[in-house]
Amino acid sequence: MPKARYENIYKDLKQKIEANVFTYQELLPSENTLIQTYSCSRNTLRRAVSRLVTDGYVQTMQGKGVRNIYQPIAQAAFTIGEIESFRESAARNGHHPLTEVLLFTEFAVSEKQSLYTGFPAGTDIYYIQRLHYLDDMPLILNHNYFLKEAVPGLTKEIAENSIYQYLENTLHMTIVNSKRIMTVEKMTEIDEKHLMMNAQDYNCMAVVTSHTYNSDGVMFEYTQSRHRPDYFRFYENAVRKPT
Amino acid sequence: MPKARYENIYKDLKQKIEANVFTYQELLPSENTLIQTYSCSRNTLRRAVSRLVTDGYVQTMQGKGVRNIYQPIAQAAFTIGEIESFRESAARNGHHPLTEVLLFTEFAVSEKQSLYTGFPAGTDIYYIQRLHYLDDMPLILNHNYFLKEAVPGLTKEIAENSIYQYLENTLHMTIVNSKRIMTVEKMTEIDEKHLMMNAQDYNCMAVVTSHTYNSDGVMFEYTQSRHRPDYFRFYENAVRKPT
DNA sequence: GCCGATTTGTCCGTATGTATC
DNA sequence: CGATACATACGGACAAATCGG
Repeated sequence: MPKARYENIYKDLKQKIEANVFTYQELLPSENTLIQTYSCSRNTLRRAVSRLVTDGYVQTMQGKGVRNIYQPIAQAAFTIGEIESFRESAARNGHHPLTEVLLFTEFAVSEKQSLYTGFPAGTDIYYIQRLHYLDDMPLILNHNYFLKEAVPGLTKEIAENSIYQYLENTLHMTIVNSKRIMTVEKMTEIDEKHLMMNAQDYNCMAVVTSHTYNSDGVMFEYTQSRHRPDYFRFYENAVRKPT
Repeated sequence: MPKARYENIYKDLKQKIEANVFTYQELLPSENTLIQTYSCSRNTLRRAVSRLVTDGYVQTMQGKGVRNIYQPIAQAAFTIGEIESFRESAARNGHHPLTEVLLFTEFAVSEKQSLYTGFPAGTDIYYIQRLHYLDDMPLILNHNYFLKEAVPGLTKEIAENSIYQYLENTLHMTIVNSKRIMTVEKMTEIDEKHLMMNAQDYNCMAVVTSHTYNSDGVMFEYTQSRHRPDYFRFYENAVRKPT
């Protein structure tokens, strides 16, 4: 539940746009009108609108107004730019999620592992392999490395449900940001086995590796997500910034 | 040249962070200090800092301060979240770009094409196939569809250089935002031929399809970029937003 | 082409809330 | 508890772009 006023205004406008209260390409009411509607200050309203811009819902044009450019097609995918757990994105798209824990271990990071995980060699971590199903189809094979110190008490049972829910609700950790790199990699035998694909077909995977930070500034998670290529679909809205 | 003060402050701080004026995990000077440094208002400074947050350069923590979390490794790739031409990103990463125009035609959009391009059937467009080389290696095969009405006077010569430069500098068009979807697709014979890869190796491509809008709100470009998988690398910083 | 009204963009100063130490 | 630091919000001022008369 967001307490900030601009969050509520943002959500209200967003919901109105999604509900086609404004038609595609139509101008929204002017700032002054909306200020009266929500009886808030100009700054607060502008802040809400700027979120809609980064979401790709509207375009602002100086001297003209704010245009609705929302088209529902594109939104129905993994949305990047925000951090969302597997369960959250499944729920958002109306799918049935299931998570199978293939491996749950803990060990100390080796020299070699420290290079790609970013954890210093010797630090204790949980290493978890999980297979994510969507509507009973295995789609994503996840390799999670969690800093043990920052994520105490993690169990296989928690991993079967939502680790993020545990972090946020039980440990009261605040996840702040995540740096991700998307690549395409060769499929391994492990991928093949779990995702039930044969190499005659696709021989690659969409791979998303991420380093995630909490509000204490510690990088507590390194994850490699290996996605079945034919179901992989990432959406983003990019904004041209001044040079 | 950005005229806005917050742009300059943002750039100055960004440059300082990149130059390691602040060490990793170190706190930046407080807002009040920075306000005095730049002799600006609180709002202006906060706006600059918030750009650094979305760039993944810093983390803000209420009650504590602003922490530097910049690590240069990740930044040296295609950066998503912003719109950048091929030449711009090549220059940013210190590479030598070259563009070969394989095909330059114009025609009216068919019913079938209108489904994926988003242009209404019957509209006149330029269809261009271009091969982008980086340091003499063919990496990206681009299929561009430009709305003829919005991009008059496009020639093969312009396409060999920078179309975006033509749009912005000659036509004075303002590119605003771009909705993109990233997928992994099977490699075609055309891909194979131009990117000089054999199917025994990778049989997939990283594909980025984009719909790009200008400041008049018209979707003037549909592009499918087919990237050689072993050189494809997209970077992003995602921020956890309140639910 | 000019002028004034409208609309968004930038900036400032101030007040209050909330988290950290 | 008080001091410090970031978060939210308000109101006002001027600039820049657009549009209609």
